[in-house]
Amino acid sequence: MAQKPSIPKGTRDFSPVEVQRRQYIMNIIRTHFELYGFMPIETPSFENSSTLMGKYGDEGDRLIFKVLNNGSYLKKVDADALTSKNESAVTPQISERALRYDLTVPFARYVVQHQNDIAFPFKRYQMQNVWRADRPQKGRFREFTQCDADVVGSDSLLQEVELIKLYDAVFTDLKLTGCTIKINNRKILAGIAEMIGAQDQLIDFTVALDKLDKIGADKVKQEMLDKGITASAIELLDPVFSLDGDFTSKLEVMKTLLKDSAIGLKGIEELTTISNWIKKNGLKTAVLDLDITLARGLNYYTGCIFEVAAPDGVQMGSIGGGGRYDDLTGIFGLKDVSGVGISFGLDRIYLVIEELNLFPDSVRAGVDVLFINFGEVESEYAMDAVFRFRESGIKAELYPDNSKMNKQMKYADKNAIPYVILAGENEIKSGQLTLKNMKEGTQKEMNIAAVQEVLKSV
RNA sequence: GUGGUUGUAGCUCAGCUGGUUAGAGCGCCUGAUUGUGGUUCAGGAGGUCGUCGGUUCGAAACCGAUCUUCCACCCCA
Repeated sequence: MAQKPSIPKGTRDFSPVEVQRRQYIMNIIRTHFELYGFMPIETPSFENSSTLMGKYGDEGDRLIFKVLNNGSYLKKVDADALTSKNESAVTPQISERALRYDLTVPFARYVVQHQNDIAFPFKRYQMQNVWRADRPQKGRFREFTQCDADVVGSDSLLQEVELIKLYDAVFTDLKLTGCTIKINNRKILAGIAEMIGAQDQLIDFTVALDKLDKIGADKVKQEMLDKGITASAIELLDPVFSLDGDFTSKLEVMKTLLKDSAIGLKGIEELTTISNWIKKNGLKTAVLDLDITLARGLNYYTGCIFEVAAPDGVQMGSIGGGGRYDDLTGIFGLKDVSGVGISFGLDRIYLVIEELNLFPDSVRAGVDVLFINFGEVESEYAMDAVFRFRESGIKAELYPDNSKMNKQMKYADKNAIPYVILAGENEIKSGQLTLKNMKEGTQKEMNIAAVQEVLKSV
């Protein structure tokens, strides 16, 4: 080992059990996506920079991985920009492509490009990797997987209702009970900003408000003051800071507060409609909660916004998020197409399930049964059974070499193979198999049909 | 991007204010055990101390740079 190999910061290898568990989660998500009528698409790992840049705010632009041009990429660069180390001028000249930052913007690009082939409303799901040049932390990686479901071409609030039900269905199926689906509406935020005369500072205002449960009301007020929002305006916000109670009563308070804001009332109305639908249909294990401080940074959202918090007691950022964007395709030239979607953060969901020990035992790599190799003649006898087992869907293999029994048994043990079959001289004579249960340590000689019965239920 | 933190055997970590040949547990390999793993016992292999440079008679230890880990900001799944 001359030099230890390594992988880039914020990336990971996935070993067999981890891949198996990731697939377990993805299969559940995919099943529900399809139950709800979403159809799969895939888009390229990298896009033209112009497609991605400017869609996620300044912060987002900084976190986009740029792909260096091929060939003599320095030839065309403006010499002055280069010598003065002006990165923002040089970057577009040496990089015309960038790695996907999320799945929503590429999807908007896809919709515009394929608009003539799409029957609207179009429901698509997509489970692919995205990349962010962020500094890694717990649950934060530079390469991670998002599982998105979006609908474009429908203004109906029924879509929001469906997406909330979809979150609930998936988390229930994953045994991840007690997740909180936080909901808010950008129109309400806009209404509040309007009410306090800070419409022009909507972003600053929401970013500060978003930190309420983290840094407290006093610090939030201070941050708003620093951003130039007046003290008298901030005073009007007191009912927001002290908002409490259930969904409906919170809505009532906000309704009174926003009585003079048309856009604010529109937001209230939307949330009321959604809340009534959810009340009617119920949620299995998740809780829907109105969180007026929920802002979400992605600035293309215009209506409802969602964020999913892991069950209480688990330290983890949001495990899902989404919202409605009335005009995302507009920047690519397709007007008046509203979209709404949600995202599942596979990697964070994995970490939460792992922490809570909720992966079923049945999720494991490797075969159900291993045949011990006793030699050439015995191998022929064993392989006959191996092929028969595989035909009936039982994962089986014969240890490839006639190694010591000790080594073969250890192999089964290490790989958590639940059953081992001994088929040697004795068994060939009787035409039977000896089936050993590795967990119990018990074994029994029986015929092949009986063995098959036992193994089918593994 | 800002501030802090971490790196010693495959893994988890000891290693004193700088001083011979760098340790432990677990894992791994071999044997006790040629039809029985997870227990036990005996033996064994495995380390340019993240990397590069500096200070010193002497560096795993001190200094600098760099990479990496984790954490807090920022932002987010």
